[in-house]
Amino acid sequence: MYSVAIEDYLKSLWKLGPKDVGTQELASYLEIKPASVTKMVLRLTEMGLVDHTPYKGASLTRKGELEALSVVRRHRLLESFLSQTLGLGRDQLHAEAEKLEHALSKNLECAIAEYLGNPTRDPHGHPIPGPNGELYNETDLPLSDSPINMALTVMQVPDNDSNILSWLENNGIHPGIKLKIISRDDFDGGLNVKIGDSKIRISSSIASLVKISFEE
Amino acid sequence: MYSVAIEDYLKSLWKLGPKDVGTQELASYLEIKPASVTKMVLRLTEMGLVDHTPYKGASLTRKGELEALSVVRRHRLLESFLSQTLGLGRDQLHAEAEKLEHALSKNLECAIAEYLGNPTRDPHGHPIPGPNGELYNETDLPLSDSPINMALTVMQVPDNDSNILSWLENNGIHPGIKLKIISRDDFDGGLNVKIGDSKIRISSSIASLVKISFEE
DNA sequence: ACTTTATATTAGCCATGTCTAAACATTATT
DNA sequence: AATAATGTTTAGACATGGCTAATATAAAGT
Repeated sequence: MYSVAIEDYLKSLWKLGPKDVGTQELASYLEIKPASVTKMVLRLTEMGLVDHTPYKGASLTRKGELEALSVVRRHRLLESFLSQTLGLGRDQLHAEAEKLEHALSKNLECAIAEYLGNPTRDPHGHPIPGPNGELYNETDLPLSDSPINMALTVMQVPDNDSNILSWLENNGIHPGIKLKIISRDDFDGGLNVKIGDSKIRISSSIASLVKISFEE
Repeated sequence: MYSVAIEDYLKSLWKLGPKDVGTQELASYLEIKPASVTKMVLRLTEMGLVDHTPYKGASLTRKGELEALSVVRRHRLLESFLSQTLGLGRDQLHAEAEKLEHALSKNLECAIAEYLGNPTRDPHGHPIPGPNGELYNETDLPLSDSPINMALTVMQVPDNDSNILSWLENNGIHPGIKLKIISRDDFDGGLNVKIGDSKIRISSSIASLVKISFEE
């Protein structure tokens, strides 16, 4: 069993990867100081969880990746479970799962997965890794890069920023919803989007966090 | 927010209290060495959570008691929630709740309490403290001390020993069940008990962990 | 009262995981 | 190519929460 701190490092490296992640980038993501990161990265390297090239960056070994995927699985199963049972809003799920994920036994993980019918997506549409780290649903594309005037289905919204999530929710954007890009502002990449009968504008920074597919 | 270690100390003192708890007793309950306990008890005293008389023992202050009750509330709500949603066996609940209780936010605690209809007992029949530390259901009596030949209702079974729990479960003893003491062995305090149509023998050590009421 | 025994405490060590300040590499600028 | 700016690492401090070994106290037996 790895510590909470270690699980957080691995999960962060997974989210920021698979490229080499710099000390500063990791530090600001984890909200700790770079010097602390360097120290921990050395320990993780020692443990065979991370490959580290001094002054260049760190990335997960296969062993570290599997551990990260296990944390992500627990996180996303918990989000699904809390959403389904308690009906928590999509904007509250992340913070709760963030704490519980480190305290979830294998047993409970299995029981929850079974209860939910072994889902492959969480309430934000993010893929839930399988019990052995398998990943599916990797083909969704950022809304920001999608073609104009095609029927698109929203597949994923971000999970970690409850402000953005509330905004999206208030504008009717969540997994499963259908929309169409009317036009793209050449200057700033903002999108004019049609959802049902209403038209809204989505900034490019938000559009890059929403993922869609062409199917269905 | 108190650390996991501190929450465990407070909860243990609550369970072993309200008497002054000796260093050794607390140490063996927490499965750590007495010297470590002394050190931590000093810190807890410093924080105003515990009263400590050197060479005598430690007990919770009101502040410490409220914090302990909060941990116990989270624990028992979690047991209830996991039992209700996932149908976990009574013998698995304790270990899972033991880990999750430290990661449960106030928000989630409220959501779970609401979901469950603000229960006052967990699946073992133990009272669930209210959100401000209120305790009810304090009138149940140990089966070991109960009178012979009266209709008794089992109200509480222990939560922390899955062997005992399985044994009780296999013999049909759980909260809500009705039984009658046929006779008490004067020598070792063992009980001959009638449950429905069957008769079983319950050792005095186990009988002291089962609580009953005369009602209903 | 004195000594043994059981229990508590102190002193000091260690790992974990954070921090600040200082030294060191790398990259970009002139 | 030399220097400035940026990013990284090292060195050393600190809090937390364990440990062992040595010491102190209280309780019990003689």
